[in-house]
Amino acid sequence: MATREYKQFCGLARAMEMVGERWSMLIVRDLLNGPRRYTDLRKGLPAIPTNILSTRLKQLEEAGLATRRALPHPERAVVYELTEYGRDLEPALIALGRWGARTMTEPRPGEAITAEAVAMSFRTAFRPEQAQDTTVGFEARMGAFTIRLQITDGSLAVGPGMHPAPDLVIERLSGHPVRELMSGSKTPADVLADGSVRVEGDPALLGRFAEMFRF
Amino acid sequence: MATREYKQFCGLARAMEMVGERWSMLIVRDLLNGPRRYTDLRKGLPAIPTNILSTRLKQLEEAGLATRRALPHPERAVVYELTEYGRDLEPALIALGRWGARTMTEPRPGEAITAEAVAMSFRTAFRPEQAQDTTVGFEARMGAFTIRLQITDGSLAVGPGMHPAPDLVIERLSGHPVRELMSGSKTPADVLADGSVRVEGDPALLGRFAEMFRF
DNA sequence: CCGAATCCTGGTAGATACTG
DNA sequence: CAGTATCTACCAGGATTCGG
Repeated sequence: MATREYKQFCGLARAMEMVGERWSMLIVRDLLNGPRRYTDLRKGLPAIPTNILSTRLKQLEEAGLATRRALPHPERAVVYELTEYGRDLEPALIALGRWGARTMTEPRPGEAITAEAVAMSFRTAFRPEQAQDTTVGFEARMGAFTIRLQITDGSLAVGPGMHPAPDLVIERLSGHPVRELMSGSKTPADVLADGSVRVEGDPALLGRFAEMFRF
Repeated sequence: MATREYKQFCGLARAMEMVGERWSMLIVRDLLNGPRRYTDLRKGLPAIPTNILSTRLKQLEEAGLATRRALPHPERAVVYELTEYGRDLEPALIALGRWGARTMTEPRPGEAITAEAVAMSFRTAFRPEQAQDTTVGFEARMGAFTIRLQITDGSLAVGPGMHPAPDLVIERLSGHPVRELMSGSKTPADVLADGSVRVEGDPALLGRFAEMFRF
């Protein structure tokens, strides 16, 4: 395949040769949430041309970042899954995402908000030092989709979908309460008072949420 | 300029729109070492086409990552310099570089080793937790170029060029002793014994060096 | 010499249609 | 569902040229 090379002996150059092409890192981002099928990936990346998606998946497989696996019989589907090497990109993607989030106030016209992008934003906003020794589960219901957040002994697991046994359910009623909490533009008391959010569980946990997820 | 967009409300997508094009991150990497002129950048990126370099510099300027500045009179030169926003990319570049360095054993045929790439590799290999409260200066002479490393109270400053008052000078005589020290394939005693390195200063500091810089 | 702009070519991405 | 195929448009690579 001989992807274009930078002709430099440099770790950054090597990284960019492997995942520097358009869309590659976003595909890895989506796969960080677990194995995904081709059509799941298409859904999470509404603007990607299908030929580019298949090309990138082949390249990721070839580079050892992902594997392609056919599910056993009744499912009759193909799933793509990150290897450990691919998962090791997570810190770099978080660092990039955190940097990019600084100029991100409102969605631009035509921009999609995908579950995977939101999951990523929870990852980038997570403050491990605020979550020391904490174990708590959240379920964030944000209109079209729901995200599950589990913090176990201070380490975070995120994914799209419902939480099996949340300590707190955070349900968006109007506006963007979760984004406002995370950016610090509103306090937990604000969003509870103005009716933009409804919680199930101990409302005090919303304060812990705001401490642990902050840009 | 409307660089191609990913149409997703996601920090990572925003980051890739700003610095995801070919060569952009490597230019930022080189500018991390301080203001550089157009020709300095060309030297540090031997394979970059000149039109791409000027296009990228304009884009970086437009995106607010870098500034273009004409030096006052006698110099009659233009320098490019990162803004604070641009410098904030450093952690992300380090994370990417660290990931990319894992598959980097030997230079591939035709690959250049530039001073900026080596400076970057010291940044990625640096272990702040090993350098707590340490203040020490190194000068690494690696054949064609020399790198200055200053650790002050545990924080690292790197750059090409000589160190004004090094506590230890590490001079390469043969092979790749510094790379071997950092990868752990040789110990300080090894490289001192096999004659691949010569030091000026307290040889015990080579042990500290190997502790603080390790992949 | 420095700092580009220009031109041409070829490769990669985008859009959409189509298929096992 | 999971991709190919095809066509177009754009971007990168390489060489040359140009103005200060």
